[in-house]
Amino acid sequence: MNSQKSPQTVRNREETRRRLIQAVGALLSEHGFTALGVNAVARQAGVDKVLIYRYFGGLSGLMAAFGREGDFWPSMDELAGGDIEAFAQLPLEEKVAQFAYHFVDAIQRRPLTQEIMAWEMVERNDLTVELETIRETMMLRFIEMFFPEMQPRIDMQALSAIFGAAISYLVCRSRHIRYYSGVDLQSDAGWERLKKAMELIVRGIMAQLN
Amino acid sequence: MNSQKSPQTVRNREETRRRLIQAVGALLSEHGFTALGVNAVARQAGVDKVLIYRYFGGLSGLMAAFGREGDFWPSMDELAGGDIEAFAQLPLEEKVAQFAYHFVDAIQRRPLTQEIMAWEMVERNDLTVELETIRETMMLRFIEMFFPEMQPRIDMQALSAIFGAAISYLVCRSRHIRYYSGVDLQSDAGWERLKKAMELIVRGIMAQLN
DNA sequence: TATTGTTGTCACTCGATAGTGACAATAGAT
DNA sequence: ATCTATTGTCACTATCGAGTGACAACAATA
Repeated sequence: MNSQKSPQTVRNREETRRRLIQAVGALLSEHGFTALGVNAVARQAGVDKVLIYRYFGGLSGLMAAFGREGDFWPSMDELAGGDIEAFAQLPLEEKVAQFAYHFVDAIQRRPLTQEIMAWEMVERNDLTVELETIRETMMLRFIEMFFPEMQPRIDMQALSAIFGAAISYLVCRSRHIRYYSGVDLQSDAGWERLKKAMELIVRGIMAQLN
Repeated sequence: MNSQKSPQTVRNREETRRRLIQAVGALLSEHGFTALGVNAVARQAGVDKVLIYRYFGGLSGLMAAFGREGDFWPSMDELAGGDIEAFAQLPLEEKVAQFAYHFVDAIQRRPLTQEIMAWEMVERNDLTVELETIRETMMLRFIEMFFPEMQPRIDMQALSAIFGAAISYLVCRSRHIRYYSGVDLQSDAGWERLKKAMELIVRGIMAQLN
């Protein structure tokens, strides 16, 4: 449960800072944000808690630092499936569907992000604000880059808000419940159903473009 | 901040139970579930905390009791817009759209439900389980009742999972952030955009039925 | 080697929490 | 009026959290 504090071999400010930042990530993914506190982080890092105040000005500053270092949001590249060039060539319908799929995978692959997204539901703090900012700019840039032609006719922002919200919610919920509206969120089969439904939606929207 | 404890005028077990249950609701909607504890609830109810143990066996039991009394999920009737008969007569497309709208309104009208939904993201307890159960049966019954004819051709469960998830997420998030994917979640205009997008989706799906 | 600023440890205060045992006040019966 | 079970109050323990001040260990200088 508690990591014994292997007393610092060397005295090194940077190393200690890193250990603290890393401890935040470890605690978050192992025990969730409710377990996050000055004492717990220090214990996990094997370091005295006073150093959190000295080096980061408190837990809040430490979380901000953690936020700056993390990889808890997919890049444009990842959302495009790895090859932006190729993605740009896809037909519109395919682009939207691929985007949704990659988004599902990206979130499912990041338990830490799921945890922070759960946190976002509860309060705002330096970490959630960081995630908010990254996400917001990323989403808008993505839309602007790949779906400019649709913008006047279709409200891509609202559409991707709905998709993003649905996916975020369902992935997050899948951590604690199994069935939502009769769909098994903890099985691949369930997610296949959801993907099929998303495809259906995308096809329907595209049909209205003509 | 703290409600002074107006010392019990009458000694009455039932009355005290009610005060405690009510205090849970008050605390939840005013300060969120993080503020919920034996001490806080007792203080809010103006009653000694030992009575929570005596009458409910602990906070968990009290929350279960609270869950049983609450009106934190819309009824079939409410989701149908008040008149189930009339709703059943609507064309398919209209039914789905109306359902989504009513769902948005129903959730927005229930801050307590929003709070519990946020809680659901974080942990399972007697209260969130209660809400889960109600929701799950309600959603399935609703689909079964009003969209039986679509079932084989279109996965209504998956579709309503997506709609329900998106709406739940966006309403919950609107409590702490303003913009999501460029949409203003705290303005009527923003929600109009979202409703329009949902309409678009519904129309597109229906078009594929023919 | 002696000095000085940095890095880290320790021990403490203060406040809040969950849970419990002893006791006082009261209602409803006899 | 008296007794008794119920209802409610109070005081207490034990535990945990954030935050702070004093001090020890150390590294890099002079």
